[in-house]
Amino acid sequence: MDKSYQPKDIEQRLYQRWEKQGYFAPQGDGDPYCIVIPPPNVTGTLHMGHAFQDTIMDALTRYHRMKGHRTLWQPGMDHAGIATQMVVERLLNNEGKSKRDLGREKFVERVWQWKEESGGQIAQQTRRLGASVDWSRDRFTMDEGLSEAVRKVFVQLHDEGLIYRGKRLVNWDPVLHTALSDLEVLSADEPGNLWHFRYPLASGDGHLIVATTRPETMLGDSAVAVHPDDERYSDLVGQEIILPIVGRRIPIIADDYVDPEFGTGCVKITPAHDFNDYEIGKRHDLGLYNILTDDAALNDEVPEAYQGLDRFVARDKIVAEFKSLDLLEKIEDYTVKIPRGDRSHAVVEPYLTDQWYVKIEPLAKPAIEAVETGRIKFVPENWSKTYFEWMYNIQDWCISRQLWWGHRIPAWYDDNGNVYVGHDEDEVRAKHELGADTALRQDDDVLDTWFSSALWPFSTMGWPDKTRALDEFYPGNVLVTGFDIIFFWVARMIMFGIKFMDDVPFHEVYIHGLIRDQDGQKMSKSKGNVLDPLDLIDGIDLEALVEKRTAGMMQDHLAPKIEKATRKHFPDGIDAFGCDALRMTFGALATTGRDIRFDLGRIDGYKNFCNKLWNAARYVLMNTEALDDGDMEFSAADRWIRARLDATTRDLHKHFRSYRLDLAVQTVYEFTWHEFCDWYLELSKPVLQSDESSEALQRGTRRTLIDTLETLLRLLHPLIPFVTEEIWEQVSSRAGIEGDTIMLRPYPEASEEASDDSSVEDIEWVKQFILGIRQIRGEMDIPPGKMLPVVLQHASESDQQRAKQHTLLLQRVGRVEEISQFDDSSEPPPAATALLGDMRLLVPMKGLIDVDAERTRLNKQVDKVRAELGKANGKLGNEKFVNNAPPAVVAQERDRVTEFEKTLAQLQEQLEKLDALA
RNA sequence: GGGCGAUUAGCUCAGGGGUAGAGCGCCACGUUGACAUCGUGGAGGUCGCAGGUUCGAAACCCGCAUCGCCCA
Repeated sequence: MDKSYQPKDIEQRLYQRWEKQGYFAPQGDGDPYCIVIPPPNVTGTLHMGHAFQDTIMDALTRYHRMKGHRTLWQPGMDHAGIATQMVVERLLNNEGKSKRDLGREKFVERVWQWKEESGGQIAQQTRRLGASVDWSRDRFTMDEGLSEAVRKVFVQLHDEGLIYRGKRLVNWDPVLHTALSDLEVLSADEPGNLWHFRYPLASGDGHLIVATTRPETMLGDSAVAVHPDDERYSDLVGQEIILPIVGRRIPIIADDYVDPEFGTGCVKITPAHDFNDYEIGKRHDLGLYNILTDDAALNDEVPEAYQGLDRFVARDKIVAEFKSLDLLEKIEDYTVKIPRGDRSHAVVEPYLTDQWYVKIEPLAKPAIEAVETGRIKFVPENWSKTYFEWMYNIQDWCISRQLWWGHRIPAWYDDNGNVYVGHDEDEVRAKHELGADTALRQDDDVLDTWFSSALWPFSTMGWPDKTRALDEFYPGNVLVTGFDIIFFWVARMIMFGIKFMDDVPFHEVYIHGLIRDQDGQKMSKSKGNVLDPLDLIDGIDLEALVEKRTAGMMQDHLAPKIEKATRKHFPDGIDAFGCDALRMTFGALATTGRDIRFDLGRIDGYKNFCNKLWNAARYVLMNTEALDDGDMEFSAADRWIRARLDATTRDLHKHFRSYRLDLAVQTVYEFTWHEFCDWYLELSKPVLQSDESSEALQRGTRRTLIDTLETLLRLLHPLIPFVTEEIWEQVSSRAGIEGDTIMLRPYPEASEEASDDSSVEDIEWVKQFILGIRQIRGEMDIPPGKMLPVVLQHASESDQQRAKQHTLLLQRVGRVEEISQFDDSSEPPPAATALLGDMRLLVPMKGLIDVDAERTRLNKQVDKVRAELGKANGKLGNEKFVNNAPPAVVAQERDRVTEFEKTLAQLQEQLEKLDALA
């Protein structure tokens, strides 16, 4: 083995072998275990969130595969209707063409072509993470099979009356020319104004003042509303207004919706351009005046001077005209919630169009119950509240999109505007007895991408056919996802899963946090703070990183700022940490929190961990070359490390079961570094390097070294697959294990047997002994290499026995030259002291130790013990504590007091001796 | 306005009714036959504030402050 760990030499080679050998496919006849990947967007590239999520899923997948489950991690991508169409349109624009120049059919061909060439970059990147997905089952939401599932679902829901078509207000994106669902619209505060307009009463007796943030919509007003209890206006209800500029007479109505405190308490009502007004319009049977075009310019319904103007140009003109008519009361600054499309960032307009909707309530009900009854559990549990909150207030889902890329809606129209829904035109004709003389034309719209994603857990497995995959792998075990798509995706999968499979799509939903930058900021291209997981794996120099972060930006003016921040945060670029270090870091970050700050210090530490493991393996391999089948004897240290390994194994299972990868990482890190490397490897050296140890004992140690390492590698493999595989290939044969890969070996199980308490206690005693000596050495500034004599005072029978039995360990690991017993009857030499239970470890000073330094050191310990003793005595002096606390707690406190007192007495006695010396 | 979360060492975070934890960083010493990507020792915290429950609260409850997210 190389002297140090070099991830880049091993990772890609191993992954290629795994994939080629088909190790990722489900195998064996264990219980099925299945995770479907949340399909990334076909236009996407791998970002930190994917890498984090994939690490979690891969760790779970590898863990269960090793446990012998028939394990499937189902991969794939979604077609990302809007995003993909935008990408391809941009390419066309660069060629000086528009999608209309091509026409629908050619355009869609072009998208497919793009998808074959550039889509799916993310799949290659996913491989770099070591993701053990079954690539042979890779799926795409636009595949024929998945499209068939979409059509079937649409037709069935329509036949059951759960999909309907209606002319309603939708969120209209005037740049992309499509409807959006509520979830695709992001509202944020932006500075704006509140304009106060005077609306003259038709009676000629003055006017009302209405306040609005959107003056241009007044052209579509059909009423002015006041609150029914608002006495200021009760006389006016039922009268009419003459709408300025337009000249339309519109009624003054009373409605509870109006907030009398807001503005003047009079609200203009524009049913065709505001969601609330729309509802009021329905209640009062008001006219709907649509004043916009698809581009959000004003249409022919408005006075000629305004026709064709963009809405914001019209706004200024309206305000100017009100002013010139002396109808402008005032203008206030006002913060307005502006809705924008999540893709185009254009201001979205409520707009009256024909769209398809899913009637959601009947589907939501069983989906709510599934979580209420525990058939689906959220982890952490608290997220179920977010789920319920949304599900109780859920609105019908607008599923039609005015795009060309996506699943075209299986609905056909005849010349009379009748609509027929069916799988295809032939079926529609047959079903409705439409002859060839009836012209039919298919709906131009496509379905929301999430409509097909909602079917993912079963459409990927061949539904609507009855397949073996469905039998085995539906429902899946767990869905791993971020909280940001609970609504988008999780809820919809649950609804459709229950509806079409008659069962939930998964039993647990593990919600992880979102990866943020070192300052807790969300990572985004425009902030220039994104990290590419592959750059963490392979490394990148500063100039390349700056170039990467500032290239191809929408807003060029941000580039200098981004460059500066990048140079500050990464003055030396980014080191190559390797995939395993990255994965270990993600594991450690997978806590129950919702925000996860990624900072480079962490990953560096885990790279060191991989190196530590690597070098521990080197040591083990160097020392197990001569393994033979002779008699074996296991030392206390051997039995101790086996007991510790067992406990670690038990903890790991617990942490995997509860999705606490952070605790799993912590547990296995602690064992590897601080028990196996720090102690066991060190304790093994005296045995292997001394002529005094028997052959049998040496064999026992070699066997324990190799067994423990081999088991440890398996424990670690789900988290850090590459380095464990690489090491295992050398370790396994020496451990006498057959098998081509660690990934198909069983995950270690904790033993049923009780642990070997006496050897554990022995080794704990040895550790305390050595730690005591080291403390003296460290605090007295004695060089680590200097051998020290140790005298034992007040050694009990068992102390003496242990000291004798483990002399070799104490001497070699503790760097102690001679251990002698001290006869209590005579005076001990001047010495520095460490305590081990009732026994004192004395390191004679003889020019080594400074009396003052030792006094300072002991006094420090005295202070600590006194403080603890004071606290403990305080408790015991409290009658209420003694009477009310559980007896065990009281007894424990008494024991502590005894211990502290003894320790204190010993320390003080030692101090007195030092005083006598001075 | 409604809902959810966070506040613990310099930094990033675990923990959880009875002894305050880790990694990184910091200080000191060190070329130990796996590892300087390392070893050894050390310093560092009245667990956001104020009440309550309790024999006992950093933890449970109520309120407040600050920060953040989601929904309207």
